[in-house]
Amino acid sequence: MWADKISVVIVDDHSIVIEGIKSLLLLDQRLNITGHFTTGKTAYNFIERERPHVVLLDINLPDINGIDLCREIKTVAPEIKILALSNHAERNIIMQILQSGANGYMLKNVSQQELLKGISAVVKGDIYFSNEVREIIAKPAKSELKGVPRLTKREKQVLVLIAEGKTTQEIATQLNVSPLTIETHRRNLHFKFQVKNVAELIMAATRCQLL
Amino acid sequence: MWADKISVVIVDDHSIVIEGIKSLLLLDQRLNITGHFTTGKTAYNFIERERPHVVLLDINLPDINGIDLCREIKTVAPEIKILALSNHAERNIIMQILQSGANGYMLKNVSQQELLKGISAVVKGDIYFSNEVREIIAKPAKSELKGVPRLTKREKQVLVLIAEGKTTQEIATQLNVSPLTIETHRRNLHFKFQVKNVAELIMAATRCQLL
DNA sequence: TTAAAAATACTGGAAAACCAGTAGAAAAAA
DNA sequence: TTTTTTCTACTGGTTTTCCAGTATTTTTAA
Repeated sequence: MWADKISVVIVDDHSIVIEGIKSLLLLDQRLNITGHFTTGKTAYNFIERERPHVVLLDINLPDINGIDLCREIKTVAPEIKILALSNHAERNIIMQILQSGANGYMLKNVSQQELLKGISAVVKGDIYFSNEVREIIAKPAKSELKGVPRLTKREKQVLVLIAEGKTTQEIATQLNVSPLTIETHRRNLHFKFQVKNVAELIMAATRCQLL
Repeated sequence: MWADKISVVIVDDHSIVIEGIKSLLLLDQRLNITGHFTTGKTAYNFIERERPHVVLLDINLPDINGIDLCREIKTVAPEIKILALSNHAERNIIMQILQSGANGYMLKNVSQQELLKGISAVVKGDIYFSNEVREIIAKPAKSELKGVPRLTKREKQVLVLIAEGKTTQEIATQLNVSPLTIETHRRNLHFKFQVKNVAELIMAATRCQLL
């Protein structure tokens, strides 16, 4: 009788949310909540050992990033279904966690029906999105269409130093390289973001949440 | 026996959160949850009629702003204790809702103990903050200390054009003034934001939500 | 190990931003 | 209406960024 129940683990840094999900899921006899955690590390240890069917995973965790945790779980146990449950309504966040192997995404304002529907769906092997999320995925914003350029480690460093108001000279000194090198990085940043000066660069980088 | 129970109303747009709070509060026999709502309007109608002792109020509501709802409740029934329960960890939001008459503020990651402690405190007439909130209030961020500079209409115009990547020349043309005038505006913007180049300017203006 | 990507550095020149101080005209507030 | 603020504009510089192209070394991935 217990054997065919769906085991569910809840990971969320808010105990209120954990309690809420628990009480919503308790009403479905087929589900069995085998654990709940407020930190990524404790959750990972448990999940790796116990291999639940489904993990309800929040993206904001105090210790590690939910997106990274998702990837790590999928690496050791790809059969575990991960249903991301988050407040983030931004397209790129949704895409990121799907890229990391999540089987579904819902915002925290889901109804009980939708939550249960989502769990059933991912258990069956489907990818599930709540209605709101479906809309977000459907209509990509102008700014997001451009895509986020892939920056190298060095370029990211230079970018944040530029954003801090440092001059090419200062950045060069701080990173122990020639100012000419920093100029090259600057030019590459401008090229990658398709902008023509610092103002636009900072705006573009902010839009892409790189700052 | 029922008469001396503390009546509590929960207002939050996430049913998960409502369930979570409910299950946490159920454990305290002195509390009686008389209603829970996901919209400001329905909550207000009920609260005005039923006059609960305590309202647990979220700031993000679909229809009206939690801060405004707080003020409205306090206008018709100042004796009702309002405990704000929110995800916002920004100092100015906390201050705003306190200004609107709230009796306490806690982040949604509170523990059960703290939640109950908060309710008891506001019922007794105290103002209550969860630990994290106390810290936020205690140490105002650098950026907030500086405050948002008061910009003139023209300066705001110039600022957004700078952010769009326009050069001094282009801005001058667009606004039909001399480039020298725009330079002056630029200098004044730098002075008002206490920055020394465009990168910092855009960052500062973004922080102040002027862009 | 080999190919590709990234980080490094250079020349030389043009454009734009930044600094400091002044000051008249227009608009808004007292 | 008078005062204050804002917008305008100038002189004469200095610093910094921006552009275009090339090239070696180091690191990373196939």
